[in-house]
Amino acid sequence: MERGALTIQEAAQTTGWSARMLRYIEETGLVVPGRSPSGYRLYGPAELQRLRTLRHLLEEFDVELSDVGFALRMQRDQELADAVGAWLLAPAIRPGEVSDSGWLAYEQDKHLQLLAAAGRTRPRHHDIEEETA
Amino acid sequence: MERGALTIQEAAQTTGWSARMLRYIEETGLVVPGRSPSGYRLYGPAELQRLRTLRHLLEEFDVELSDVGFALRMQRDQELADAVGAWLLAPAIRPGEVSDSGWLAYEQDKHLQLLAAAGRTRPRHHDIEEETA
DNA sequence: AGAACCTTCGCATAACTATGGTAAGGTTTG
DNA sequence: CAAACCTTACCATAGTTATGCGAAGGTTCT
Repeated sequence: MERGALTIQEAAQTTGWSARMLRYIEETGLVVPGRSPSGYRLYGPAELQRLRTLRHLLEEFDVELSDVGFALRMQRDQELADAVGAWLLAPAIRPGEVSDSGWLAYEQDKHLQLLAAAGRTRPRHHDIEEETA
Repeated sequence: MERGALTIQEAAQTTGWSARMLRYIEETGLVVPGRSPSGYRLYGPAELQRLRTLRHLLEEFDVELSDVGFALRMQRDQELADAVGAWLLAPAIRPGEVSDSGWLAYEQDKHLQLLAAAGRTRPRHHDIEEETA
């Protein structure tokens, strides 16, 4: 079998996920490895790095796979991203209105940057790490 | 009690949500109404509109409250947004895999603002309509 | 005062998420 | 060939999400 890519168990070891989870993660569409002609999943350097980063992401910011899955959906569905973005945008802009009981003062997040629709964000040439590859 | 803002039950009726859900939605931080001096929740035009839009959003794109909640988190936590954005960015590219400094690389993608706000439709003066207010 | 609201707290639950197993059956390779 | 992998499929479960309902106790309005 091709050397340069790890099988699921090997990948599991070096990434810290269980083989079971790697299959689950594939199901969610977050990291889909290639397959050998006989159907074995083959994790290359890119996938491995991605899996580690994913792990890091979930741990560092108490985020869940489903959350990242949603972000992925937004990245792929511009319309969805627009809709969500618009919804999020609204609250900030709300001049004088009701509820002025003082206390409910919104923190002025003047910096509601938005995140990402990297979809076509063309020019980012960002390389990946390698593995026992 | 102040007129111009609806109490939870009235708000529930005009938005289609149940009072229970309005409390839940408040818990998630998605729509937090003001309060009367005695503690009653007061939903103003903005909140009402927001609740309807939210409903529309969930229905139109099979999205869940927790998903929007996550988007909200990203909007408020730039660091989180950057991390997720960076992670999402990686997969698309397939240069030729050079490799080196690995993960510290994307750290530079600090400028990947993104996610679609309904942005460009600039003057999308989305006015809020009135209620029995 | 009393009806009709509102509040928080807690119980209950169906559906889903995140994981772990196990079984039946191919694939690789020593 | 047989051990050691891999695959899909299905069972199981702790935890979370999304909802509803009811209790105990303030608030409003008529």
